[in-house]
Amino acid sequence: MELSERKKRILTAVVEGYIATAEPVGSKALAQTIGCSSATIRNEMSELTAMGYLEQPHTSAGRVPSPAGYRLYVNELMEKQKLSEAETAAINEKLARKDEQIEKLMAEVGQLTSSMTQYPAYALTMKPPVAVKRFDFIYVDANTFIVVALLTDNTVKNKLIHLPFSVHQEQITTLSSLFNANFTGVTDREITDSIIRSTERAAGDTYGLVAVVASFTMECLAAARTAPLRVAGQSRLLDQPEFRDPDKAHALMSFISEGSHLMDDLPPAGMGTDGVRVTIGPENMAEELKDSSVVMASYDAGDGMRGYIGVVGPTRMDYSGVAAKLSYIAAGLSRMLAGTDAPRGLDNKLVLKESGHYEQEGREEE
Amino acid sequence: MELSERKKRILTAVVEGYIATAEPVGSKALAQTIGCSSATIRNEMSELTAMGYLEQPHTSAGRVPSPAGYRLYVNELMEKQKLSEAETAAINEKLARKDEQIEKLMAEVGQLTSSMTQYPAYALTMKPPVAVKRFDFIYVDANTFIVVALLTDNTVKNKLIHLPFSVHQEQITTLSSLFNANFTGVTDREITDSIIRSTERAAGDTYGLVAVVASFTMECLAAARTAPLRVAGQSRLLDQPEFRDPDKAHALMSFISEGSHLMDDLPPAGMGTDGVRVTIGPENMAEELKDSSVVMASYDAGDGMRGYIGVVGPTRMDYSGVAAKLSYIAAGLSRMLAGTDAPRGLDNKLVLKESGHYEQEGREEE
DNA sequence: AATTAGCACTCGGATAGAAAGAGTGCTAGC
DNA sequence: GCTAGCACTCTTTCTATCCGAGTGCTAATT
Repeated sequence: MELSERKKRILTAVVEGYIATAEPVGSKALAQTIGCSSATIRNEMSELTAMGYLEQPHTSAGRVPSPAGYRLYVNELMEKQKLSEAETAAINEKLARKDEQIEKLMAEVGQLTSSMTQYPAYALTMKPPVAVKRFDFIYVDANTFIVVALLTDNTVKNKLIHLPFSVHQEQITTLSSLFNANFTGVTDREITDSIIRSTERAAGDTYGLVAVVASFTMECLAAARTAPLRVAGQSRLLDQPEFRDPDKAHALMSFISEGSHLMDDLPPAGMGTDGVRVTIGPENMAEELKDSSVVMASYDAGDGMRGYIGVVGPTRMDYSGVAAKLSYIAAGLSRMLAGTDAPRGLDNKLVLKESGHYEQEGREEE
Repeated sequence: MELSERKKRILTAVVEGYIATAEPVGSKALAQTIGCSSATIRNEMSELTAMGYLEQPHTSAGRVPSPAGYRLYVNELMEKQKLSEAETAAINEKLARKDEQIEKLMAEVGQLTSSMTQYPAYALTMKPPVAVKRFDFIYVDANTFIVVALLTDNTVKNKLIHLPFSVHQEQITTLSSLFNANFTGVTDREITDSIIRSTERAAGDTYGLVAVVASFTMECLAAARTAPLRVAGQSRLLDQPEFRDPDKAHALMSFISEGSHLMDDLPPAGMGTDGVRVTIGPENMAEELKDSSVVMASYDAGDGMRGYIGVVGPTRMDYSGVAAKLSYIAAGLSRMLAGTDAPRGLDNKLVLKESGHYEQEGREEE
């Protein structure tokens, strides 16, 4: 059922009022804003309550949005908020350094997101399965060599291997060609014991050298797949009135820093390729998040990787502002990381301001 | 001035009572424990108060230890606590996996420390300046090569370099010998512009290749020196009654997660080579820590590196238990990391239990 | 001289009751 | 269909009071 225009305005006002003050919103306060008397508002509000969009903490308090109310607000009512000059400038400046390691970059993106939104933030990158493109073995001395593996995602892993016995340069070279023949182009799941054993036979390896290098390889591949999750600004949770109760805060904070659980909720629910997804209170799978909301945005991290940034906060969250900021940061990251080389700087600033949309309108606008 | 035996017992009882209950300790409660009447205790307590070892939150509350009282307790009165079988077993099990990357190991040590002590914990490793031992350049294709640098601390760093122009295998080889000649054995501070420029001339490099690799080198060396600091279990702070006030908790938590500041306090104040250091309330330099205490232990991380683990908590902290646990974990780490190869497992368990000392009695007991 | 018992005093924390205030729902009139 | 008015509900806040734990002091006891 479609709501009347006035109901929409009232619902919007309640949501935004509650977001701003964290106090239930009464009819009197809205009378001027809406432009009719408080009694009318009361009638409308009681209908909205019956429809399930508003709730009353107790008989004589103002109204508070229900999860359904937030959902409606997010889906239809919310103003697509624009960022101020100052905000876009701050984000651009922070993102301006392309040459960081991806690890460090993620840590900084988490902090940036958290400081822009004033909520705890997380950032992670999901990588597709990778394989080794090529191996190189560097002979250091009779007891030492280095394995260097170039992965399909163009990262390089290495390991210094120290042996309790000596090897010749030639043995290393043999090993190198065997590994390049047998262990390239396969994902970690495809490395079986039988491959390892046959390689061992081919190398005439009696010392378990092959096994050591093979396990290093598998480690690399596994590590490259698992996303390192960064969490920043957890303690900002304590700024929110709903987490003045240390027990609540504690529960959510330790859930957040666990990290791994957060990820469980992420991939399944779809979101537009570059959109923003909002999960409100009970919509969250995890029990610990039933009273909280999660806003997340995804970005293209290049090389087929997809990255996610998000924030966690009370259901009474500034969805509009947060969504705008996340979207902008995500867009910036996409530009930065997906542009194969020589990124065009962060001139998507203009694009975003024109579209003024928290859902980035695809990247063909470049 | 030396305190009478009974005063010591009273002070000890007050400190331990307050640690246990977080409530001021009154004279009546101590009467049985000490074995004389409450009036006597009151007399003694008022003297201890005059001496500055105890404080009264208000006229008619029990006594609470002052920082000086804690200090005396830590220095002289504290029972050197032994760990239970279960605790040593838990620690040993966690530490049993030597083959982790040092990065991950540190993260886990932080979590272990935090979960054993129930306070937020941090872990870091201080490295001495390092240099590059040798460079290897791996030619991948006309536009790509990999630089591999073996550092003096036996870690290996690498970087994939993608060029907007093509190079020949031979150019890479030349580059390799130049770098091995000019950039090995020097710390990051010793790499000057003039060295870079002379290398550039020698290489006939017009594309800034040398500069790219040189800056990579400096990054590696700098990164190897700066200690990555890990913080774990921040939210446990909220378990402590003194941090029920979210504002206080927030202030301290964000200070802790900043991390960098924590380090400032560390190295100067000496501690026994393998000892435990306790810094109580106002003894801390940082303003944010004036109401908190820090207990830290250091360990030998091998290769001349020194590591630190520590916990942060209220001044009312279980110093004895925390010190014992930190010391045990630190000793375990020393064994594990400093033993050049084939660590002896964690059989120092026995040593520690025999000495029963929170300060590890040197390592010559091995 | 040290210890103990007794007692008056102090101060914070808990409890209960009253008052205030905000907001609702309903009814009647415009 | 909107608004004004009013009685009612329920929370929050304030205040006054009480209670008790603990102190400091004095006098008696060992």
